[in-house]
Amino acid sequence: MLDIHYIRANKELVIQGLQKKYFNNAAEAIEKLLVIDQQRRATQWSADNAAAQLNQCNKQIGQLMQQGEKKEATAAKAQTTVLKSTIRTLAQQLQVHEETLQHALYELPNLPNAEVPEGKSAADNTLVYQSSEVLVNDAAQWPHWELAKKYALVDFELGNKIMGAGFPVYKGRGARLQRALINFFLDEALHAGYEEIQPPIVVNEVSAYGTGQLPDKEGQMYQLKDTTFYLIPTAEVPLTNLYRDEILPQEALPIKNVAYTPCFRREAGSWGRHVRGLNRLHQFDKVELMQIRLPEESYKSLQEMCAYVQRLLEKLELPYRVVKLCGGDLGFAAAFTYDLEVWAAGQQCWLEVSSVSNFETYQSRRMRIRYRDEHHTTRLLHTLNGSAIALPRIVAALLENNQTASSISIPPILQPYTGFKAIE
RNA sequence: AGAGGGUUGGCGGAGCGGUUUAACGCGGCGGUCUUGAAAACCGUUGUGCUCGCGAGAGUACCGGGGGUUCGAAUCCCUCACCCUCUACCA
Repeated sequence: MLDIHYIRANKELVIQGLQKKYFNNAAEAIEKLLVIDQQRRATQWSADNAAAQLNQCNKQIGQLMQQGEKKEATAAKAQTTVLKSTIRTLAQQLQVHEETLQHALYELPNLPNAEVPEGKSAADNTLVYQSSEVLVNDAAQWPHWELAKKYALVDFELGNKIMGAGFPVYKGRGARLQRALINFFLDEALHAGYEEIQPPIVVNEVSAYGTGQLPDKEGQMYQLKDTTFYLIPTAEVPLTNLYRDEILPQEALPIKNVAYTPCFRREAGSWGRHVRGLNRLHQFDKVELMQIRLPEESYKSLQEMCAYVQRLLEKLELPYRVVKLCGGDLGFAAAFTYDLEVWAAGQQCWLEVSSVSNFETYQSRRMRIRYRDEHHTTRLLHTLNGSAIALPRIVAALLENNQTASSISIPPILQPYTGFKAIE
């Protein structure tokens, strides 16, 4: 959420930022917001004044009662009737204005950081790094869904039977490969200083608002019937909300948490070419990193997290590239994002396997995640997160890149985790 | 799931209709004393919003929401959560 005080003082900058993100009718939205804000403040001023008068009256009545001046007290009571009804009316108006303003603010995305490149879509993202040798593997002729079938690693039909499309069943060595990756990613994160967390994978509405999934992504989460609870689309939601309404001691910073969770996404309306096999699922596993850090240091964390995910991909010997998202491709709540993509030789395409973002104060303002500075003033912290890493596409890339005519080799670093060196 | 008891500031813990301007203690910060420190003593100490250049002023907040009352931390209703006992379960 953006700061209304900031918007008031930096109207043009805010509009420019929103336009960089290709937010529709930015200028109009901000003008409207400022009108609501003006109304809200005027109403609050009136309401506060009326309340101050009433408080004075009540104090007098109290004194009169104690002095036994019942007649005067009764007379004074009459005065309060008008004030009370005025206050009631104003308070109702104020509440409406506050809610309107709040909703308007919820609809505004975060502003992009100054370093974010201009651009409208993924095509305009900036390439930051690309592995030197993108595999030219003549044997890599099959996409992973064919390989998964051939070696009986993933059964998509069984998933259809018990749930529906997008809920694959991993079997045998496929299941073990998945579990191996989870353990590998968690162990690596532990060594990098992250605390392991097992959060709930269902969250309440407040939590979904906190990280920005609501109201923006309403309809993309699975909601439990007759409740306002949601299956998490990412561990980011419970992890970051662990610190909601906390004033964190500076010694505790930076907070570094890691969690493995299943993730659920309805992905409504996304049909077609790129959704085959493991490319896009309704349920998938992910290991997620989350950091909370001082504002002036948060971009160090972003670099650190991005470099960390790069090391993981290198350890898995996967060819990858890093792109800096342009304004138009940035997520709703993000101020800056690096995407990491691995090369899938069987499909001859790049698959996004990680997204590392700095939300600056966008989430922490919604959640009131703060610290005390040297002057004992409470200030908002910055929140960040990054996938490390989303499992299915890593599995896809491993299968496709490491295939031979008769087997799939497992990268050496994973072998202690899988217990087998190849799938034959 | 049933019965009962709870939820107060950074923490502990009073308050049960009107100097609550939330006692008291601990912790934190500042100061006095001291070569320095400790102890002691003195002062200070929450969050949001509004107004103000500022000093500051106003207002709201005692788990959430609603009600009674001139006035609610205090009384009533309701929801959430916690604890104890009983039942059940992995």
